[in-house]
Amino acid sequence: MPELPEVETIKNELLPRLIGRSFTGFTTTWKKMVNYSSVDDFRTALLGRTVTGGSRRGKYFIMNLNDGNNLIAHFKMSGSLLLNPRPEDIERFIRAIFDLDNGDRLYFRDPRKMGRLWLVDDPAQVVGKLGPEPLEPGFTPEVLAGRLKGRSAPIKALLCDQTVIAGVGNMYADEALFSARIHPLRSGDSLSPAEIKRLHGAILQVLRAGIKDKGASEQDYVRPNGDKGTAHFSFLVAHRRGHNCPVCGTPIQRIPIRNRGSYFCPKCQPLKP
DNA sequence: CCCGGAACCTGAAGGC
DNA sequence: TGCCTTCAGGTTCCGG
Repeated sequence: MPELPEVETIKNELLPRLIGRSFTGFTTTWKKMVNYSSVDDFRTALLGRTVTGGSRRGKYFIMNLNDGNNLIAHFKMSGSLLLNPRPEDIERFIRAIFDLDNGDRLYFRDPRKMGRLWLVDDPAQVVGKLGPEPLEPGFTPEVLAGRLKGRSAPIKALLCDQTVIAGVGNMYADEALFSARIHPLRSGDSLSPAEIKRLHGAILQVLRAGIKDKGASEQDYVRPNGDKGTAHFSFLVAHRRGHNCPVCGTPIQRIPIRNRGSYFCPKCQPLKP
């Protein structure tokens, strides 16, 4: 489930291999993944263009092209980009293939068919509504407080809302809330300044740890070379069904919030202080 | 605008 | 063995 650390890893490991390359072919077996007038138009607009740079915004991977356009990918739950993959990694679920001018091939693998591609002149057409980047210097506890002010929704839902803060998803939201000792059902505007400061620090800590470990391969996510990330081995509550809290030993609880599994420790993260 | 729930997707895993 | 249910969840859409 690629969230900020996973997409950051994909960007870091792929861009050096893509910059200076131009596209010589594009095929897809799942037309709905191409957000464009048609697959043929998309291919025509892409072929011959050279990658000049790129970046990550939230969970989106942006590749700049030499004609001023931008190729943007979103991996949703199960997507990954594989460069010159091992044959056993592409036996199933390949939804698109990019051919590059040096003979390299980039495969978009996506079992659940939810990943998407865009080709736009202004990235804001795709990422324009995203909230602040949590790892940039401008993201302070005060900024977080401002984003939560007046919001009655559960803090867990707000952390996963990309217009509130960009890049945090279900796994890292659970980890950050555990680290900050905040119950996921607490309403956003009920958090004290001290709790918001703890939460701010926890978000930075869990995202940085995730990047250091090249992302979490709890499920389908793999790095562009096919290797798995290791961040999930450090998770304290996320997905840890049947485990006990590493701090107090209380069984980890799971409740659905917005139809997403939320894992937390009911003792360390009390609903009522 | 805000909130919550459904829909899109399909494979893995567990129960019976 | 095989059928059924649950779980995985990022984003968009829709009704209240």
